[in-house]
Amino acid sequence: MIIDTARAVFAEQGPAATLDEVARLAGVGAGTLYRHFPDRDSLIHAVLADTLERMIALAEEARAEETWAWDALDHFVHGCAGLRLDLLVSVAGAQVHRVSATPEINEGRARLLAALDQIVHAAHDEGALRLDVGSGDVMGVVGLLVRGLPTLPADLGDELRDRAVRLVLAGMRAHPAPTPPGEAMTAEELSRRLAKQLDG
Amino acid sequence: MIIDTARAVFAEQGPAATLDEVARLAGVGAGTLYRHFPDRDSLIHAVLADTLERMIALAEEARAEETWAWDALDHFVHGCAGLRLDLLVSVAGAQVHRVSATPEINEGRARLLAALDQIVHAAHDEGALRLDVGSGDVMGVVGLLVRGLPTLPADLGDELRDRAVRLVLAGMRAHPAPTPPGEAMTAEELSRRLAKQLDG
Amino acid sequence: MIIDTARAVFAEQGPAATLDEVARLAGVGAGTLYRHFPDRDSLIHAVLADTLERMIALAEEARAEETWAWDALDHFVHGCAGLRLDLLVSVAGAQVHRVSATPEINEGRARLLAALDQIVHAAHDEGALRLDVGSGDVMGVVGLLVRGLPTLPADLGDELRDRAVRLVLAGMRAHPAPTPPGEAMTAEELSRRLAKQLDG
Amino acid sequence: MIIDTARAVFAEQGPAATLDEVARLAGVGAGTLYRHFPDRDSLIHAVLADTLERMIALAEEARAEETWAWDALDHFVHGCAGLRLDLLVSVAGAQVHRVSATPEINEGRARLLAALDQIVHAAHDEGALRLDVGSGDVMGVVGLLVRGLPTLPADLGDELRDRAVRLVLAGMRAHPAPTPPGEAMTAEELSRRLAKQLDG
DNA sequence: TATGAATGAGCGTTCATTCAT
DNA sequence: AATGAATGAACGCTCATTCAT
Repeated sequence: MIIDTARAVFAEQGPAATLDEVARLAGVGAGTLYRHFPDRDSLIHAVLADTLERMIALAEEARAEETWAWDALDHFVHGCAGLRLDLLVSVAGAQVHRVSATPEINEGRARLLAALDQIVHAAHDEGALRLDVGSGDVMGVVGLLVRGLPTLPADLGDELRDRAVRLVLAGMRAHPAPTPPGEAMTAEELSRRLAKQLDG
Repeated sequence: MIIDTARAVFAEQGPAATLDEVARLAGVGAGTLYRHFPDRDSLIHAVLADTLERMIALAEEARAEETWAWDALDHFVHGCAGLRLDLLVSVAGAQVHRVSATPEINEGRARLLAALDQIVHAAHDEGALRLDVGSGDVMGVVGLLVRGLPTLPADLGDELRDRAVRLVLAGMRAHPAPTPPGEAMTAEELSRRLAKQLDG
Repeated sequence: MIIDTARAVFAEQGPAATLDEVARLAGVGAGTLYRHFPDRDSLIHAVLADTLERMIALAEEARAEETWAWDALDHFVHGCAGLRLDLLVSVAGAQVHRVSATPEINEGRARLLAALDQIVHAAHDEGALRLDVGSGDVMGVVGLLVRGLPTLPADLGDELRDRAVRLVLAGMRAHPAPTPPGEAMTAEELSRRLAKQLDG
Repeated sequence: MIIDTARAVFAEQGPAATLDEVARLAGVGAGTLYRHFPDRDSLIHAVLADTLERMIALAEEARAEETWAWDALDHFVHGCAGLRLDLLVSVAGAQVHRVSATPEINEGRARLLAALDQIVHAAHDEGALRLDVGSGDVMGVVGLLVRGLPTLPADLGDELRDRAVRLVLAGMRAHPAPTPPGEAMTAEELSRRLAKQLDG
C-alpha cells in the first residue's frame, strides 16, 4: 500500500524524503505513484485522511474495550503515541493548510472530535477528568505529544514522550495524580544516555 | 544577523526554505552566507547553538527573578514556548544527529541541564515538584511542547499549546493541581474555530 | 476514426499533443491506439498518407469540375488551403524524413504529382500559366501557403493566407494579373486587427 | 549567445528540442539558461523579440541600399527568407499567443510595420507595386514563405521557397511579371530529386 | 572580503509504450 | 480485440555550492 509506505518513509527519512524513494519502497514505478497521487500534496492529503481514520478507530476501540471512561482516555492518548505520526506532521507543515482544507479532512476531524467527546463527557461524569479540560485539550495535547523528539535517539525520545504523556494525563486528573511516572528522569541519566549516542 | 534571519525564515517558511532566501532576507549575497556557514548543516548548527544559549539564559533569568523554585520552573517552561523554536526542530530533523554531535552543542546541553537541575532540585526541596519528575522530564516536555501545531491557525495552536503546558505543569505538581487552565476547550469550541479558518 | 481525430488534435493543440489525448478524444483506450499504430511515427505516417489521398482526390475533382485548366489550378490551390493541413506539417517536422521515406508515401506523392501535372500541362497549353512555372512549383507553393499563421488570430491568418494564395496565382499567370486580391491589406488595417486580438 | 543558439537548435532539431540541448550547445549550464530565461516561453519570447529586431534592421537596410522602392521590397522579402526563421514559427505555435501579447513584441511589430509601410508607399508611388497590395500583405506573405518545407531535403526546400517568393513578388508587380523564376520546376525534376533523398 | 552569476546533480513530473485482464 | 493501469526513461526546473570579479 503506497499510503503506508509513504507514512513509513516520511517517519524514517524525514521531510526530505523523495517520492521516488516512496515509490521504490512501495514496489511500484514512479509513474504509478503519480497516477494515484498527482502531486506531493495529494499524497500527503491521503496520508492525513488515513491517519484520521486510524485515530477514529482508536477512539472507538478505546471506548469499547475499557470499562472506565478515564481508562479509555488513557488508552486513546497512549495509542495515538503509538501511531508514529511523528514526522508526518512536520512533513505536512508548510503544505498542510492547503491540504487539510478539504471536505474529507474536515468531516474526518468532526467525526474524531465527536468520538472523543463521548469519552471526555463520560470521564467528566465519572469525576475522573477535570471539568476544565475538554476534548479540544485532548486533541491539542495529542497533536503535540505524539511526535517524536528528532534530536534524540529513538528509544530515549520514546521514553521521554511516554513520561510526558503520563504527566499530562496526571495533570488532567480531577483528583491527586493517579499515575506516577515511575523513577525521575534525572539530568545525570539524560546526559549519560546522550553520551552513549555520541559514542555509538 | 544571519542566524536570526535563518531562524525566522525556517519558522515562517518551513523546512523547504532555500538558503538563497535566507541570504536575501539577511541582506547579503549567497557567497557571504557560505563564507560564514560553509554548508547547510553549519548554519543549522549555529542556530541550534544560539537557541541553546537563549534557553540557558532563560533558565538563569527564571532562577534569579522568581522567589519560589516552582515559579522559576513555570517561568522557564512557559518562556521556552515563547522562543518560537517551532519549526526549527523539524527543520533540523534529518540533519540533527550529525549536526548536534559536536563539542559545542554538547557542552551547551550540559550547561542547560545544570541550570535546570538547580531549579528542579530546589523545587523538590520546596515540596512543590513531584519527586518522580526530573530535569530530564522537563527538557523532554519542553522539546515536545514548544513546537507549534502546524495544522492549526497560529492563534489557536498557541492557545492549545499554552493549555497543554499548564496541564503538564499541573501533572508535575506534588499536590493537587494548582494551576487550573480555565475554561475547558470543548469540541464545539475547537470545531467553531477551525471552521473560521476555512472561511477566512 | 483515429486518423481524423489525430489530425484534429494536432491541428488544435499543436505538436505537443499527447497520444493519450488523441486516444481519449477518439473514444478508444490507449492500448487500442497502439494496436493500430505501434508508435508515434506510425500514426503520423497514417495521417500523412491520408492527407495525400485527399489532395489527390482534390486534384482530380478540380480537373473534372472546371472547364479551364487555369480554373482547375486555382480550384486545387485554394482547396488545399481549406484542408487545414496547418500544424500537421509542423508536427511532422523532426520525424518526417524517416516517416515519409516509405513506398506508400512515395507512391502517393507520385500519383499526386501526376494528377497535378495534367492540370499544369493543360494550363500551359491554354496559355494561361507561365511556361517557367511547373507542377513542382505548384506543390512547393501549396506546401508553404496551406499552413496557417499561428502568431495571428485564426480569421486574420486565414484572410492573409487567401490573399497570399491569390498573389502567387497572379504571379503564375502568363498574362497580366487576372485576379486582383481586392482592397489592399494596409499596415493600419493589420495593426487595428492585431490590437483587437489583444483586447479580446 | 543563448538566443542565437536557441534559434539554431529550434531550426535544426524542430520543436522537440530540449532546453538542455540548447544550454549544452550554448556552452552554459542548464541553470544559467534558466537564470536568464525562467521558462520555455521566456526563451521563445526572447527569440521572437530578437527576430523582430533583425527584420526591422533588414527593412531599414533595404530602404537605404536600394535606389528603387521595388528593389527594396524585393531585398526585404528575400532577406527575410535568409533569416532562417523556419521552425521557430512552428516552435512558437501553441505558446505564441501568450508569448507575443507583450508590450515589447507589439511595439516591435508596430516599428516593423512602419518601416515596411514606407517601402510599400514608395513602391506604390513608383507605380511598381499593385495598389491593391499593402504592407499587411507583404508581412503575411513573409510569414508564410520564410518557413522551410520540413518534409523536403533542405536544399530542395530552399529552392522551392525561393521560387515561390519570386512568384509572389511577380504577382505583386503592377505590370507584367518582371522576374521570371527561370526554368520550371517540373514534376519529373521534383520526383527525381525526392528519389535522391531516399537513396541518400 | 563581499558579491551574485554560473554550475550541474538531482528531483518532481510527464507520457510513450507495454501487458495483464 | 479492447482496455487502461503500470512502467520507467527522459525532461524541465531548482537550488546548494563554487568562483571570477
